[in-house]
Amino acid sequence: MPQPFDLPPQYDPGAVEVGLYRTWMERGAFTPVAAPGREPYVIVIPPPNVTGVLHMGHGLNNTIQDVLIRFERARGRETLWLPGTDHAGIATQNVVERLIAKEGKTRFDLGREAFVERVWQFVRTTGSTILEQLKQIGASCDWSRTRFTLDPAYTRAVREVFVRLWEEGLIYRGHRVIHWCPRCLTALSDEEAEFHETTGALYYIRYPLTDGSGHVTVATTRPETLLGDTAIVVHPEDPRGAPFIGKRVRLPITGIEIPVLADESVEKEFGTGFVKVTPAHDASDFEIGLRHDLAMPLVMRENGTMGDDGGDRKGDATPRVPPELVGLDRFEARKKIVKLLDAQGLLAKTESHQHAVRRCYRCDSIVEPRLSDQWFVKMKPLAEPVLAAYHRGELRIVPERWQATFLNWMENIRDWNISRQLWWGHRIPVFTCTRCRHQWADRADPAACPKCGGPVEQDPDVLDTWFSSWLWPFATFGWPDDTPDLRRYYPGHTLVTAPEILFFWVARMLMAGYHFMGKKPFTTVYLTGTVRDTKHRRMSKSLGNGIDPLAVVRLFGADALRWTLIAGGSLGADVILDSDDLATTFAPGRNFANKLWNIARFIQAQLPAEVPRLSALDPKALTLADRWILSRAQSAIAEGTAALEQFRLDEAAKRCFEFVWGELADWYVETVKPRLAADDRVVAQAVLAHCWKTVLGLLHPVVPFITEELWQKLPGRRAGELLILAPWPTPDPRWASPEADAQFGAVRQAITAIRNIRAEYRVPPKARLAAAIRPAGHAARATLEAEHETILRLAQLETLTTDGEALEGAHAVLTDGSEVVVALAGAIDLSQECRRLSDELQRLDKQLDALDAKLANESFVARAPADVVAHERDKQQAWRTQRDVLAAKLSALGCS
RNA sequence: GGGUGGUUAGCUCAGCUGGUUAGAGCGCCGGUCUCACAUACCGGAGGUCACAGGUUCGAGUCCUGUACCGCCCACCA
Repeated sequence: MPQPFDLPPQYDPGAVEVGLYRTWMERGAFTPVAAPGREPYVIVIPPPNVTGVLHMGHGLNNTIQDVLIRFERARGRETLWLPGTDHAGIATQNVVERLIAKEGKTRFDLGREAFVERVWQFVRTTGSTILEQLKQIGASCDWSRTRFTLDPAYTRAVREVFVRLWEEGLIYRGHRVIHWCPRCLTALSDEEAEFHETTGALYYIRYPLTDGSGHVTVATTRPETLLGDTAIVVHPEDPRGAPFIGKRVRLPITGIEIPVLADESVEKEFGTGFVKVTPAHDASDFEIGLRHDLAMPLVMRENGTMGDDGGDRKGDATPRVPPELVGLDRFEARKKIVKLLDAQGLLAKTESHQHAVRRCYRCDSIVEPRLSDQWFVKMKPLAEPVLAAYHRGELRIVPERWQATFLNWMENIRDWNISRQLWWGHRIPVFTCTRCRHQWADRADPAACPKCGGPVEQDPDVLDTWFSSWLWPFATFGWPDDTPDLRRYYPGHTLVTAPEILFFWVARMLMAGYHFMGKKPFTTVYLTGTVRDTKHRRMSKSLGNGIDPLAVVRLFGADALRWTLIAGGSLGADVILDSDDLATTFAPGRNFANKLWNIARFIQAQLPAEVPRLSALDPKALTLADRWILSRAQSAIAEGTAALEQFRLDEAAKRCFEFVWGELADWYVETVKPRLAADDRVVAQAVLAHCWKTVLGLLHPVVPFITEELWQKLPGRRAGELLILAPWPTPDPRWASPEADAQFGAVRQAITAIRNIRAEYRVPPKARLAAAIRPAGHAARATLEAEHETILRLAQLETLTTDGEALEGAHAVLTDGSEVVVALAGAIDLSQECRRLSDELQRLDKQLDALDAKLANESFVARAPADVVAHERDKQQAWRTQRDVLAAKLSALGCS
């Protein structure tokens, strides 16, 4: 007897999510539990910036990780998803600098110590925000192991790594042109200075020859740097250059004399063939400067204003920046210089110019190349073991297309500038004796020089943030100590991250893993797509096109968010979301959750307190529909599991979706309703309960909240049982039944055909009709008769005969040749009926013609695999039968 | 400049090693508040799979080229 529904008809995620998450936490469901024979499965989170707030990129990336973790947890692995945050040197320092700017102060007003303390205060109060937000989307991280890259233990690891590299000779002081951010006042690595296509101007400037015989013209995008020019170069084989090589020209504005030299690096095709050389403010000019032993004067200060600022002057201390330009911002100076040049007739022309400009990845300022001294890591020795391992097949990157990009970067790896002129971060542990100039790296802060006992100074700079995050897979487990966690959870398994940090982070983690641990940090790198808006623009704060994942959680629930992200995009593909229409964008997830909720309401009402078990049933008691849905469940488990194993999360989600909605709800539940009210309802109950538990288990990784909630509401559930800890559904080959699939498929087809006729003839939904089916054979007859009741009810029939009764009405022919007639004596318009049937016949004929031609083709029959040919012949047979029956029907009706 | 991905229904996308009548969600059209669900149910329309060649018995699927869009890398100032 059906129970009254004790659930409302609409799912309210807000009412259950927080409580469920708390329950999982309290039960320690996220903490790995060792057991005999249990293999660990480890994911380390890409640590978000400690000042960060959750955006859709995090949402996507962390949902994927959570799906994988929950899947492997259910499969019995000892799963650990390790969370934490990154101190994010530049980003965090910027945030706090902006904060104190509101008080009218700069970090220099506070001083180093006070400023760092201020950042700590900020981090301590707001640093857990993003982790709390991850909880809201259901991330099942082991929060007891949360790490921060500035934790004392982690700091020890960073320092240990620096000192080891120093001892191995892999760290050196480089004197060269690096990328400098005049706003952040720090050096940047190559990766941190991002290219942006920009339309700028190409200025053609005349440099007068000192002998008065004319001038040479150079093209430049940065006229202000001419103050620091120390040569003009031209390609040695460029005929235009020959008359000038060896001569001298006068710098416009300052009148300083510089030589015209030959250098093979010049691209003859570009500009005028003559290139101005500013060795202190351009990386390639620096190389030229080295080759020709040129002076390298700095004519810009660290903050981007003009001014003599040292550099390598080769003993010539002549000021190069005229007084009227000193202190001027570089872009103001550019304008002024262009104006001056123009006034002096030295500006030949200006062209619009498309080129790539490097910008600071944190503040977007245009980066200024600048001669400077920085600490570098020699990367080649670190990259080689990774490349070797890659070629041994030890690493897997999905999607595979990223492998080429990865290899290209690794094979052409460049040394890594790791020093940053910041205050927030790991202080570089290099010490210098102010007396004897001895310099060394130290694991502890020394009180005095070990050589002469003199006073020591520590390098003022801090390390690049990535110099700490590249140790994440092992520093989080207590390295360099030999801890139980390190032994158990290193190496990890899957690393899920965005492709834009493939070089910043992933490649470097691999290098650190092999170098310091002797083995890879993870087995598979899963690179996610990018979340974009409908114009395919990356979602970003500055564009204002972002969607707040937490707003989605509030509006539609965490499961709706997760569903849309997982089912909406395939492996590594970009996910396009419409920020202007959240309701439509997240409707699939919300609707699906609601559907699950309502299926549960129904099932719950049908089940007794003691749920009958499938295994206790006599298999002979199963009906066709039972065998069919159990077969479909088996296939859903097998295919869903296989898809997850291959990281095809979307496929797994969609397959389960199809099973629960398209098969279980739309057909099985509808079929089984009368049986649930009958005396022998126990079989239907057992099948229903079995399928439902399967569904909840399969879907839990993607939509954990609602599945857990419904699982706990299932009758017969013991207190404290959690779906999150329940075993993954296992396929049972006994239930696989192609026969049941085909037979129930015929039943569905018959019902659909009748419904179709009803709709076409506008039969009122409540009208109960008579119908007759002339089955194509004995087997078909047996099947249709077995599900007689089902067809009757789902097609809204009064009577259904299968004994060849002749009815007047609308016709259909099923693919097996079975004939369906729906009695519509008065309502039938013969011409309409003829048209319907002949349209159908025409369609069939066309297909059959193509198939006939194919099978008449000797090379097809000779060359195609036998099973393909056999299959096509079967198809031909079936279509012919269907066609013949249809044609006979048409002529019987007297259609022309 | 070098790589690399995309172009399939109005929209967002599946379609894995070439072989059923190319699919889904949303949207659209028609009909239903049928006792789990109108965030639902039933029925339906809609695609010469960017274009041009080629390989093959057979191509949305493989190859070449073209066009457009995108991403990564790169010292043409």
